Amino acid sequence: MTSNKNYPEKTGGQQKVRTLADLARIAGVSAGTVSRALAGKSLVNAETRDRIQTLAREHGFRPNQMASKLRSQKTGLIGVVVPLGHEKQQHISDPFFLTLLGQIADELTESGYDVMLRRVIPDDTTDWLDQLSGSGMVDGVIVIGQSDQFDIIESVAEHYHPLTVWGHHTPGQRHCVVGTDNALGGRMAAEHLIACGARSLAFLGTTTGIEIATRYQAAKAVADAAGIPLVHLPIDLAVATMGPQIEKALPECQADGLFAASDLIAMSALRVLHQHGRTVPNDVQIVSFDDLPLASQTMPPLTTIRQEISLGARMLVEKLKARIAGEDTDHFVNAPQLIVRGTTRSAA
Amino acid sequence: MTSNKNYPEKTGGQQKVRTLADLARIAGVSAGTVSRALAGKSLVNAETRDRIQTLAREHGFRPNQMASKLRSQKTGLIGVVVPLGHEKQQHISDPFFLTLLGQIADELTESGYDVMLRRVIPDDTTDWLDQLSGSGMVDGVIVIGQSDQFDIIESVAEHYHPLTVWGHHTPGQRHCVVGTDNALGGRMAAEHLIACGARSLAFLGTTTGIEIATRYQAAKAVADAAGIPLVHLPIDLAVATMGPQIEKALPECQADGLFAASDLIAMSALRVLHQHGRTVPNDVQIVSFDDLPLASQTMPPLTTIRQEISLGARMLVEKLKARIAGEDTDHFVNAPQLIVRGTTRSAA
DNA sequence: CTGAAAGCGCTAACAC
DNA sequence: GTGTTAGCGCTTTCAG
Repeated sequence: MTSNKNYPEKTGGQQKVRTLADLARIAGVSAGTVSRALAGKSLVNAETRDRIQTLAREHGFRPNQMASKLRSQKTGLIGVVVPLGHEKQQHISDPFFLTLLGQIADELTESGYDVMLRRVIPDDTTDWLDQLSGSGMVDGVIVIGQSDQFDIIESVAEHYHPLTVWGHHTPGQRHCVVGTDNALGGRMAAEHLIACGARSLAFLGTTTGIEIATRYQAAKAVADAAGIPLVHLPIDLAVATMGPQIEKALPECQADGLFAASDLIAMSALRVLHQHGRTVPNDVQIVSFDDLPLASQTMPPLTTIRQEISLGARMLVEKLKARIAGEDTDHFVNAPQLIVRGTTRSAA
Repeated sequence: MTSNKNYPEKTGGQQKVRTLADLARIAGVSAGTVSRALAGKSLVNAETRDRIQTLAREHGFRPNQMASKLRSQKTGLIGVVVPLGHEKQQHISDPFFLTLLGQIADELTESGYDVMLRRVIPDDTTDWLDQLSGSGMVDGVIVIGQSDQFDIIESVAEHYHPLTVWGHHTPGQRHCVVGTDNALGGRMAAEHLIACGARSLAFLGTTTGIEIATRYQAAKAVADAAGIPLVHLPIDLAVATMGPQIEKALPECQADGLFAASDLIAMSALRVLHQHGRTVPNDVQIVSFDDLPLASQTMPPLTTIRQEISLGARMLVEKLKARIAGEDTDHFVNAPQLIVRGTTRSAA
């Protein structure tokens, strides 16, 4: 791109051109014209435009975006924030969120936005969301996961409009949420397990997050109605720590139907069961949640409740753009889908 | 945070406070003083400072970061860019990169930086890196993966200093790279397989990326030296597409020692082998690469070459900060570690 | 300790 | 078409 000797400098050896004004000077025009020329706006002579663009390229000049954005009052940036309220290990590690984040980034890029990513540990602060939305740095905000910050999000949404949130929908809430119908998913999981002959259930996963709590409660209701016991095993959601917990909890558990809060938990359970000589799906059946790409690659492949991650990302971005444009948007609660693979026997 | 009736507005019902000047007016001081007060600088009367801070809180006022950053010439932002040069499906999906990204975000947050995340498809453009580094939006840039953009990164590094890159180290290169010693890793994998009794090897993974190519070549050299055949099965790295490819390629392959380019490939191979009635590690042994958290949760758990992701993230950030401070930094090539688990038999 | 003034680098009326 | 003029909202000398 640049050879060693041939730096993008005026042959005469002037100092680097850093501003519009610099370029304007050596082009013999005004700063305004350079601005217009570089922006490719029509209101400029084609010839001068080309000349200026060439000059800019030669000198490796690029307009300062900070100044541009300040002046034009459009940042072209979307804040994406992951609140780590109830996470035991406070890091962005959940593969589901990470995948969602990747897709959101893709969607935003497609729409010409840049992503300002922020991790936040809300423990000590109550204004993490205001801080971002009110910073003047972003045109809008996407929150990945409500964590235990529902009320704060709610209160910010009251006066800050360009905001969408991945998470759980509570009737009557104000903030625009997109997510999965976790109650339906929980119901489907329990029903499928029971239909496949399970007679004693266990739910694997901590229920501190509202989404997972909802899955559990729905499953519990189904089990109760069917007169089937369901025990709750509060397994940590982080891959790093779930292993030992499952090794401890599972052997003592007599359930023949497992509902895992995530594919990863199911995967780990698969391993522990095998080590204890219990076969899946013959001795124990499992239904999990998410349907991450790896769900189909386990042994046996996971029967799981699929959340449409890419659809979620698309909706999050689509609705955010609408809100930035001043429109109002409705929630989007997607019905999950039961994907039957190898960890359950066929239903009668 | 805010009750319904008690909006952060002057009781009298003045319009919203948007600027320093606004706040200054109602505080009866000058904008400069407000700026100093809010910044917590010492050169301001404690009493007025408190008064102004209280006022700011009451009115929900926050200084515009765009303006602040422009004026102070420090953005507090680090650009993190993922070039998707040779990826088949051009999305940020690789769990290794995603995990690395998460850790980098954590590290940067810890250091008080915000992350500007950018995905880039370099196919059509040659100035993607200049565009970011020269935008005036970031204080520094981290590139996650060189993809096939080695030369471009190299040329930018020549004149842009605050830049660190995750990837492969080529002797004599200019850009500051941190990564794993892939040659060593490849060697360790092949040697371990052979030491455990494998007599015919296969490498699973496409070698378009330089990191994986290096792993392959190192393994190949070891195999050649030992007089053991090694075939190359160019399996796609994306979870979504690798499954079918492995199902197709593996049954035709007679190797009793598999070197998988990633844990995910190994996991998928595990499944396919099982479906064909071949047991691991008795019939076939596997060594993979990465040691993602899930590597210990498969059945059997993976013997794998561990890359220290969090160390990598830390170095990437640490060196970047040094470079922002004007220092020069050396490369950091970390020796990977062989983690022996259940997919290989014990070495004689 | 505080106010006034001068920009950071760019864009967008408004003239010519 | 292009130059001129005013700022975007903030920080930071420089006086006092």
